[in-house]
Amino acid sequence: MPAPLMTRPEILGRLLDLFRDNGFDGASLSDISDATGLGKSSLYHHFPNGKEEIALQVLAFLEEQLELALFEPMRAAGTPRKKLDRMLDTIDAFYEGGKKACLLERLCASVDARRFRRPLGRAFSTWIDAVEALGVESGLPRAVARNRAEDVVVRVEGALVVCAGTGDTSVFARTIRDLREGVLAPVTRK
Amino acid sequence: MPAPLMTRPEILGRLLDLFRDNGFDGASLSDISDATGLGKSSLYHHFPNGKEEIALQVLAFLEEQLELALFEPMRAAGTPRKKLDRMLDTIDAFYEGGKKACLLERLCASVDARRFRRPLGRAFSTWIDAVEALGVESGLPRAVARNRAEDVVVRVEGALVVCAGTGDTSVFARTIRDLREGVLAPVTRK
DNA sequence: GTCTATAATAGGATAGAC
DNA sequence: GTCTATCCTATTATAGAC
Repeated sequence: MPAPLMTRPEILGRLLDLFRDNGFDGASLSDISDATGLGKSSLYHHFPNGKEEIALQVLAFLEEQLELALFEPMRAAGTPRKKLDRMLDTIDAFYEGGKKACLLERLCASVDARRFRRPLGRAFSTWIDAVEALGVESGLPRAVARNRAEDVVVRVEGALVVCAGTGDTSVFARTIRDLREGVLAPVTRK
Repeated sequence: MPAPLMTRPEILGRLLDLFRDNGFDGASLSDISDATGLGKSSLYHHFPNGKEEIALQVLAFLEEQLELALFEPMRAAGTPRKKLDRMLDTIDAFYEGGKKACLLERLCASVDARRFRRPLGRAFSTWIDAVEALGVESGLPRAVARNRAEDVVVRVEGALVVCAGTGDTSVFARTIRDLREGVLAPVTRK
């Protein structure tokens, strides 16, 4: 019995799912225990500072995953266009077409959001910066690329909220489609 | 002492603020009691079904307020352009330039979101429909007006999330500015 | 590294007096 | 219509055995 029942990534992955389903305030230690198969004491062994530390480590885990699955590929070789497509595919899959919520948003909406502010701000900024770089790489003026990058994150997060509220994921699908066309489009006279 | 200490709109207004600061899961009955000055028993006098009913009535109150402050003016006389401007001014003020959260989003992100699904879906739909009507009134094809209307709500909600996460309200300000220019713009070849 | 047991507190909700 | 007092449960967290 002493051997770990789950690897650390497995544990954090399950907790990531739990927190984005239930939010921080809505996920109790019992839920966390159930999701991981670990008793409460085991949880305090892994996360001595309790629930807050659990959320912080899940957030750090998400940052790692985003780096690997999203940001690193965006800095690798390939046309900006292909890399944008790949990013949007990954996002679409990660949120299951709008059915799954975003951990960042859920933690922003928690009572103790201030405690998560630093990693939350960092995650949003890194994401925006990565998209901005893509725009610059594809020849857009930096200011335009910046605004469009902010727009990508804004619209993904907003679409998830609206889909959660209406129960209709078509808004998310269309948002992803629009971003595919719009983010790297050449600047035109309006 | 028997006389009501606060009018019903005052009570609901305070609770609206409380819930959008703390979310549903994050606002305890004690918080609710403090925010209204009503003891728990008084709360159960006004809202026999407890916390869930409180949130539902706050949501209904918000729907009323939105109808009065947002949707009705949009159906009244005036150019679509002026009415869009007015709507965005109202939204900007309501969210205090991105500093305040959206009750709809906070309730979407609660554990019992399913219980609020109907009013939440209705609120989002009414909002989108009102903006769509504005687009149609200004001569846009219905499909375009529909997509742009969805975009308005998506981008407002998304900007609030990103601002909450980064602590930087400039994204909200720019989003409002972009919407002012973009929502009713004539369709151009892309 | 995991467990059982338990503490201490906060949560939602109710009874009954005034 | 509001209050004080109370109930029960769930919650976070800890102690100590294995």
